[in-house]
Amino acid sequence: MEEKSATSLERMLRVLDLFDDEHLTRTAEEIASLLDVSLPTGYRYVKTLGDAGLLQRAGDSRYALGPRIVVLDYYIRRADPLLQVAIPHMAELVEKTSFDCVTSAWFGSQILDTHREMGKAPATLSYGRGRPRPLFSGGAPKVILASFPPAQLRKLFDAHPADIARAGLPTEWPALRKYYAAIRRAGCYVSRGELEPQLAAIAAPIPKADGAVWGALSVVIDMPRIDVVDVPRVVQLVRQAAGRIADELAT
Amino acid sequence: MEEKSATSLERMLRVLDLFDDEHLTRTAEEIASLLDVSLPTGYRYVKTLGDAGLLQRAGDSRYALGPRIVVLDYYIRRADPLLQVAIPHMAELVEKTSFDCVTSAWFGSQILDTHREMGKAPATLSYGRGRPRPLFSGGAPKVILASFPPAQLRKLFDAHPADIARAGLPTEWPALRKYYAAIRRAGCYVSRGELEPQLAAIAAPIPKADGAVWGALSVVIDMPRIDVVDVPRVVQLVRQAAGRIADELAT
DNA sequence: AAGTCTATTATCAAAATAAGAGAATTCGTA
DNA sequence: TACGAATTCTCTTATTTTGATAATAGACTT
Repeated sequence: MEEKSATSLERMLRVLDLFDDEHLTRTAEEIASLLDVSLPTGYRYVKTLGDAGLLQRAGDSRYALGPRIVVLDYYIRRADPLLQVAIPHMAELVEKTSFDCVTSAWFGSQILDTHREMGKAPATLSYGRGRPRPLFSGGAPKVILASFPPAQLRKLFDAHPADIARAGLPTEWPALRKYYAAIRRAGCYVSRGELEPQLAAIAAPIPKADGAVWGALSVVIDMPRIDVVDVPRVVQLVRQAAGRIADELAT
Repeated sequence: MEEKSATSLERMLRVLDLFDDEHLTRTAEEIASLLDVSLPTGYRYVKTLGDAGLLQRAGDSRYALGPRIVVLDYYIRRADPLLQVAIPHMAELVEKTSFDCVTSAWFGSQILDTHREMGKAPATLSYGRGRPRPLFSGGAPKVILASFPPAQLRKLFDAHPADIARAGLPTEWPALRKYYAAIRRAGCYVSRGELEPQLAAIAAPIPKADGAVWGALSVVIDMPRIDVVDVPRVVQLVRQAAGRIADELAT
């Protein structure tokens, strides 16, 4: 049941796992001890990753994620066809609704927000591109998973039983399948307080020709305000925008 | 004069260097051949980096930069104190001037834009966070380098003679030093068509208490329009915003 | 449905080198 | 100037990585 002995390449890359919201910087000593390698090896990793720009010194004797990551993300954005066409439409949608607008997409085994076009509210860095998101709650993940062929959905069902239960979804496969099928048929999903109690979201898929999706387009609404919002109208706007993005991507 | 034999750790990380604007995806074969390793090793690298999320499959038999990078950049943004406080001020500056507003900062050995707050013009992904920038031309790099202590500037002078000459800067050390000293004294820099012929920029430093800077704040103006802009007035606005950001960072 | 071609992974022995222990050095600073 | 902490160096051994080759797995043809 032990993690099997990793290659040194894997072990070195695991250094990157040690950084997150709560651990913006780390010392070489921490790294060595957390990876269970000797101190000189910890320094070797830090140096190698630093030379590659993936890490940088951050005062004291601490190390932080490095500038290379910022540049690489720039290339990823430029390579992303969805972003290329979606952003103007998102700006338009923000204009019309005044709500924040978000694109999300599926990456291998997770869903990430890829862009957030802000409405009037003051920008907060707690949201935005790259924010990790749960797979089973919230509007965007639901319309994305709803687009999966049954086999792919089944894999997720088998792999994440606990998360599915925690999200309050059906724990039996046939029921879960029906649940997502309904979302697919509806062509949109309205979530109220799922991800965070004070937020609602209206999400629609951005479909590809072959039945798969590019991702999801959603608007985020403060819970208090949703009672005074014409939800069907906003649903329509989101679906229209998603449709226009899809059309443009198809050409 | 050859690059000396690298460790395998370094060699593997060099895979990431193979991706840029012109090379959004690569095949395992390309990677192996460019790094001068055997094909199985190429696949090994791709697999290891893929497992770490740094690479992902991109159809066919091609590989692209992976989602992990997006998430890591999210953590970097959250860890960046300059961004935390600057963004609202940037939005305000955009409001007042209608021009795009950019923050840039120094990272180890390069200058990167860290945020771009867009004015009315349609968003283009050719600009924005993470865009690599030349060290010696443009407003932001100049006010940042102008803040360096002589010793640090001297190092750059010695390391990049060709770039300095190409940028049309003084090729003698005393003259170069004076050039930057003047910018430092002025407290801002107006560049016209330096980086791209059709763009001008007005940049001001965001100073720290100790004489160093957090980075630069600049607005970007279309060359045609700069003739009808009240430049001293915009300079004042940029400097004021930079000052407010600095004050807030100091608390 | 069998067959061909390409992409990818497995096998395995030889060669390369990563890692640990401890010493040496540099660095920040008292 | 000196002290302590941080970081790099030295060197040897054991471990790994690597390349050559073979084996598999798909995708596509006919």
